[in-house]
Amino acid sequence: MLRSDITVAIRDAVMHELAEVGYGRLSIEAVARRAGVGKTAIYRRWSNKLEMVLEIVSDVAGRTVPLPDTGSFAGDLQLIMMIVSRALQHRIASQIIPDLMAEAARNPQIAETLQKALRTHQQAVGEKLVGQAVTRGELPEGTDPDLAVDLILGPLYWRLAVSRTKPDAEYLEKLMAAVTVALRGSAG
Amino acid sequence: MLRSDITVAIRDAVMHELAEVGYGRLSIEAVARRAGVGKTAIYRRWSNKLEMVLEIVSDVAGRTVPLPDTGSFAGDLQLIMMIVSRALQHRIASQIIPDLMAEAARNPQIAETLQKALRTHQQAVGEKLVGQAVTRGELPEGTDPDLAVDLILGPLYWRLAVSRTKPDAEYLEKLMAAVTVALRGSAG
DNA sequence: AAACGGCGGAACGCAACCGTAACGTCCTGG
DNA sequence: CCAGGACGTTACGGTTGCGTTCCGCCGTTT
Repeated sequence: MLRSDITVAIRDAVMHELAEVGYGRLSIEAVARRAGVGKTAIYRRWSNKLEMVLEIVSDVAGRTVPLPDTGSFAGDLQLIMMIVSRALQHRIASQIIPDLMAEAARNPQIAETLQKALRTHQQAVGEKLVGQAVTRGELPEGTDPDLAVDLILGPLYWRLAVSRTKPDAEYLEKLMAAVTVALRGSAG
Repeated sequence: MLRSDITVAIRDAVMHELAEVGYGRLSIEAVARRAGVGKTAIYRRWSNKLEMVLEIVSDVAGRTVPLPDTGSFAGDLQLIMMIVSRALQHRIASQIIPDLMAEAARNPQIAETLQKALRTHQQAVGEKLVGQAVTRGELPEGTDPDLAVDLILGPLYWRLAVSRTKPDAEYLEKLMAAVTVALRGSAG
């Protein structure tokens, strides 16, 4: 019944508004203004700000990134780092993600949604990545998948989302080498 | 002339308010209420919200953490990781830091202040840490201090501020080992 | 004793926002 | 051609916050 073009416009407006002012200052009015619709159109679809944002964000985040399976650990690693650094350099994502992370620290509902949207998936990626590599003999048995994920995502996230400096190709190579060596050598 | 006990009360209130609602929803009125002072007392000290927050935060952050100098790379590393994980587990800090990080993405003034407060200092730590280790022969020459910092802070920050799971002693040991191996083996 | 100045408190005009209720419009089916 | 329903838009009262101004209080300085 609800006109889908309007729903799309609202979803779009929420993402952009979220990026510009953050969750804390997100207002329904501003969303409506930007989407070119009335506030009622929004309230007919969601009952409040939190519900609206959570539904929209988890929908976007839920479009699962495919699990890595390039045939070699180095390839998988490179692929993951490419995808993550792409994602974290995306203008909108790079503002929304840290913002919601911060918000999650004080809103359990947001925290839970983000956990579902991000952590669950990343855990799966970590386990698959490490599992495959162990099977192939590229990593020692007993390698901790969680540690692997932290070692891969941590530095990237730190650099891209916190220091906000662009990593060049050389840096990425160094990081890849470091992570590889770290995982190969620390579990034995 | 300004009563210092009142200034302290305001500073304290700002930090707590910042942790509870974030920068986006921080209101002068709430700060005054919490501090038990009149708004006038605040406006007499700072001319607006941004200036107030920046001054207070950078003051707190500016209390420089001492540079590591325990005599061995392993010791320095452990010390740094202890300090950082302590800091990031602090109730107030763990909420304020991600919040301001996110805010910095859209407010250049905040970004600049945080850069000064955090990045400059961390760079110094990284250079000292790596420099000492290289001199001692614990790390190969040409080790990238920036990469080292990213490898150390990234995973810790990711785990503590993003995934929000407490790292146990075992995890920290693994991480230390991984970082050590990574830096030792990847620059050659 | 008198002047000074920071203090809390109250109120101001202004702006933004919330959530709702009344309104007008468009589409559909009879 | 019209009735009915679902829609988006407009208008509204109420709240919150900003930054400012004025007031009376009180401790300090001169």
